Amino acid sequence: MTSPASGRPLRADALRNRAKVLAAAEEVFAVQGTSSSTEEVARKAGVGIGTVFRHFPTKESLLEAVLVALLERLAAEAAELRSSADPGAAFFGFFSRVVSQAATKQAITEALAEAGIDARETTGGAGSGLTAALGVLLERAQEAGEVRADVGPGEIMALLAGMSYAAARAGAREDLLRIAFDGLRSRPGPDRGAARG
Amino acid sequence: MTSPASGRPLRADALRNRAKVLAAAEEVFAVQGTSSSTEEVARKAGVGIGTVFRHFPTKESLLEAVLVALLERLAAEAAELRSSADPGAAFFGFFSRVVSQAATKQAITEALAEAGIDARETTGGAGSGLTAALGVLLERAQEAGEVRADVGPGEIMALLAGMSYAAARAGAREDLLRIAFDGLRSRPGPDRGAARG
Amino acid sequence: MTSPASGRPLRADALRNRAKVLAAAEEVFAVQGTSSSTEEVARKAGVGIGTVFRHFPTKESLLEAVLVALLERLAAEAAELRSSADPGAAFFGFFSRVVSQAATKQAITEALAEAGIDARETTGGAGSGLTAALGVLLERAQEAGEVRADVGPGEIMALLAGMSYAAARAGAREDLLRIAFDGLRSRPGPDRGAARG
Amino acid sequence: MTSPASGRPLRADALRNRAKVLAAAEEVFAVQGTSSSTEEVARKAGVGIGTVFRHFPTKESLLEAVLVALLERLAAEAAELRSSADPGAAFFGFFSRVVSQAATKQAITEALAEAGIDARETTGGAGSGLTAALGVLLERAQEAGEVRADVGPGEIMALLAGMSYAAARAGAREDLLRIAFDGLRSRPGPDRGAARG
DNA sequence: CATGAATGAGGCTTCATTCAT
DNA sequence: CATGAATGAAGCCTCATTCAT
Repeated sequence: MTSPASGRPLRADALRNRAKVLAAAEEVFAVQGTSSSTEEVARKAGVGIGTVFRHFPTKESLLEAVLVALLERLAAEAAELRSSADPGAAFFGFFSRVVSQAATKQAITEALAEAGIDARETTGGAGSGLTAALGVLLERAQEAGEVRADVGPGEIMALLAGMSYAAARAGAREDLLRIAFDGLRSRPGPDRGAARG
Repeated sequence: MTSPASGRPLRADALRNRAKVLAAAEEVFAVQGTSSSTEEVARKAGVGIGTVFRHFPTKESLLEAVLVALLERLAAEAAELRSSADPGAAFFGFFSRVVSQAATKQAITEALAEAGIDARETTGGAGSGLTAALGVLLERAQEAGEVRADVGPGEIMALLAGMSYAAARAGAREDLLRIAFDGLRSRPGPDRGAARG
Repeated sequence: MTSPASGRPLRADALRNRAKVLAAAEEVFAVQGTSSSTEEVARKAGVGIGTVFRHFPTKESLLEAVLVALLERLAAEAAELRSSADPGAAFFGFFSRVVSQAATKQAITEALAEAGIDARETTGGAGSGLTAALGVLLERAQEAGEVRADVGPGEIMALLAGMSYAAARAGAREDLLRIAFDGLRSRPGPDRGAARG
Repeated sequence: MTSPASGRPLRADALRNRAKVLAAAEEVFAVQGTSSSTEEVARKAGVGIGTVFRHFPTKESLLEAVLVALLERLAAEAAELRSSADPGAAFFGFFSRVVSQAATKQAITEALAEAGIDARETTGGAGSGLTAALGVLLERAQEAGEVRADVGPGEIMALLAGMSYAAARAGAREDLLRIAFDGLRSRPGPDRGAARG
């Protein structure tokens, strides 16, 4: 998933450059926002601007690659917790960790939002990877009675994105998570018409 | 508060144009994001580019004016509910309405985030206006036992921003609000270590 | 000479406004250079921008009016010295005074340069007025043997512009005048090929 | 000194383009004044506007480069005459040549004025280079008795700027130089109070 | 007449993208 | 493949000038 779109395999040094660019882009976009220039990325990566465009023919494609990489990493983290002994801790712990990462890397929020919205062609694979892995954690937590039964992975993704956004803007706040987690645990009584517009 | 920075009052036509520009900016920024061009705004408003800059000498000032206007409107909405007979409905209803507006106007999310982060000089007045009005709704709902006692206006603002973001990206989702609202209502038992990183 | 181009006489208040604008322009252009905006002039004059353009339909025309006014003033000064008892002191004193004024008002330099170059339609009248008045001082100084006989008013105007420029840029410098004045007094011997290129 | 600010040497073609831009700027600024647009320069140079800004990131930096180049060229000319057999001819000849160049290139006048005013950081190096080289010519001419002893390089620079200005506006005039040169040669008698204001 | 709001051409600068070296 | 120079569209902003109030 970290290989280029074209079929041909890359030479070792090319692959190294690709990785350098991706890492630089991740950092630059995280720190200075996604409107940073590609030149900035190239500089940070220590390569020429041409190299950036050789590997990622478009700024958008570079941004997407960053998001995909982030999502893949998160998906991997989630997958590791799949068989944790404490499903509740696994689920909530993962959720917390993502949000606290998002506090410093705003790209994460975007990645989550993208992934949450659509299982489109673009981030599709990666996004659904995370959704699936998160789904497993969710399901196990639900079976253990730690999370209410009437929520699905899609809602969790959206909630994750929302909390990450709040954390990115207002700072990582445990208080927000407390509310969200209580909401996720609560066994709702009869519908009290919460969301009337 | 929607009048220009300079002391003198504007001529009727100038005021009309200012309003047109502001409305256009609100729409453009809502639909296409805050990085839309000022030319776009001028076109939408049906005025020359010079007129935009006469009223808002900087793109940033225009953006700020939009955010301030949004926040003021929300604050006014909240203020109207101040003495509602049903404090719980007032609070949750307001929350819902904001989020559903944010679903189409992403500028709202930004406004909330700005307002939530800082009560700085810039959006300061308006932001704190909303925070204050919302604080009243919150307090009354808490007194009525509809909202847990251990949250303050700051958390609500952050939560509002987060939910709005999610709604703006993933669509207005009642399911998310349900979770959040249950979290807000729940009387937390012993700390179950929810937010461990 | 300070009346508008059009034939009709102005109302008293209009005339007053014209004078205010002219004075403001003189000061603004002197201090901040001729690329200052007309708005700046209007502000300084305490009138609306429309008033500036009513009296001077073009920025260029305003600038020209400023230059003309300066030249007229200088011409008047020169004229007053016409019958001075000491022709040498009159001539050199006038020269010095102009240059020292130019040190703070760069518009003077421009005015002199314009006047020196051409007796065109534009500054023509005023420029030739100064040239003529200065010519009288020069002639009398030459008759008194204080200035060499082989220079004419045109040269003096050009020299004045050059010295004014130097003074405006490098500060009023008596040393430069000393050189120039010695050059003007000297009775040249046989041509020593001074200006070989 | 005509190389770019950054340390690295430029590729051959880049250097060629830089030179083209500089030459174009010199001509454009000479003919139409330093307020000509950078687009004009780009057009004249036959390159894209982006290329101009790649080499000179600011209009001001471009202007400065032009002035520095001019001053360097003049300094080099002066340096060549350092050991001329006829110090008087060397000094006055150089002076004449500069002024006659200024007649067509008004940028020279500005360069001289800048250099004369300040030996600041900006044009500093180049400006002082010319001042120094000119100082040598002056000293030798003074030792040969061709120039009065009571003037220094600073005065010469200012005089040069003033004469250049006059030449640029009123045309190259040998008559002005004659006066200035006679002033520079004259052995002043008792102070006749030349520069009284 | 005076005012100042409206206009839009034009200036400077940035940056994604292309292409010669 | 890597490099970085070249490109030009597009963005922000200024300002001389016009015109409705």
